[in-house]
Amino acid sequence: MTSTEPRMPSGTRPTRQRRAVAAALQSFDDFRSAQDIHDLLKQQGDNVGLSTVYRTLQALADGGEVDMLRTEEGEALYRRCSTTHHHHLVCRSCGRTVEVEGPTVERWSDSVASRHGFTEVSHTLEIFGTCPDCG
Amino acid sequence: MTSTEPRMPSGTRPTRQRRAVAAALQSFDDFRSAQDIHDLLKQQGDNVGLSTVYRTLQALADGGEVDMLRTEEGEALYRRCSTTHHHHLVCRSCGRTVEVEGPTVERWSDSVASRHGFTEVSHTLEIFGTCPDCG
DNA sequence: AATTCAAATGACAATCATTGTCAACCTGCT
DNA sequence: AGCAGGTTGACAATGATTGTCATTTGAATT
Repeated sequence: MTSTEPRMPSGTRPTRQRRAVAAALQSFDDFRSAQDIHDLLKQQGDNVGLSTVYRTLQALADGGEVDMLRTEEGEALYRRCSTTHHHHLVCRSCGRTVEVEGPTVERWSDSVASRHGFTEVSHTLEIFGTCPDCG
Repeated sequence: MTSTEPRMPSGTRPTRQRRAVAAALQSFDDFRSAQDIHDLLKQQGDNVGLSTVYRTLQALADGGEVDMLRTEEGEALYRRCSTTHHHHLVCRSCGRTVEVEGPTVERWSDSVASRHGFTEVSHTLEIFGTCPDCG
């Protein structure tokens, strides 16, 4: 299995650091902050500068290779993702995440936007709650 | 017409500063940051400490008296709101905002959450785009 | 293998929104 | 007027994120 790794946007160089970040993203299922990932790498002996971690995560997120969401406090969290558009049900307490799809929501959002003449539409939708284990 | 002003949570004191913030919120229709509102007050000669503006806005938001949303960059924006639960269609360029309701989305979100055993469910949903005037 | 050069890195400084601190200050009540 | 506790604001502190820039590295080319 070698095909599930996030790919960098074309035109970028595959460096040790980017490989490390990409690999780290494969090692957990919940959403983590850039700093969490930086710490994780350090523990493994993969020293990567914090700036580089931020840059790499942003590049991956921009390229749609990883999911990025913001907590209710505004902090950015990252997680590997499937390629289809989807949203998340996130446990406020332990970070456990369930990917959910909502075709209805997508359609609704697009129609609302176009009804008001808005273009280049994007939306954010995250559901927060307490998961069964933390309840 | 004097009944549309945001009210403070019960048990708080109506001070000059809180009145000023509440009044400022009535003077615009789009979403503004705490600092924007602080500047606005200063221009009017209503000097209110920045900390107080932050505290007041948070109190109002916690009490459901004003809407708070986060930009894609994670910054908190505030705006007076109607009392019913709703979401926003926000212009990325000028901040113009349209309140939209999505009963379907609410139901969908709740059902998805409970299907996975999550409790104390909340959700964030904002639609960003370019409005007709800015397009 | 050596050369070259732009992309990439990282240690560190700088931003910037937001929160904490705490003495001085009001508000409501007696 | 006087007391008690909520409230304020100037300022420091935090914490995530971004900028800087000299140094390093990748990969194409001699």
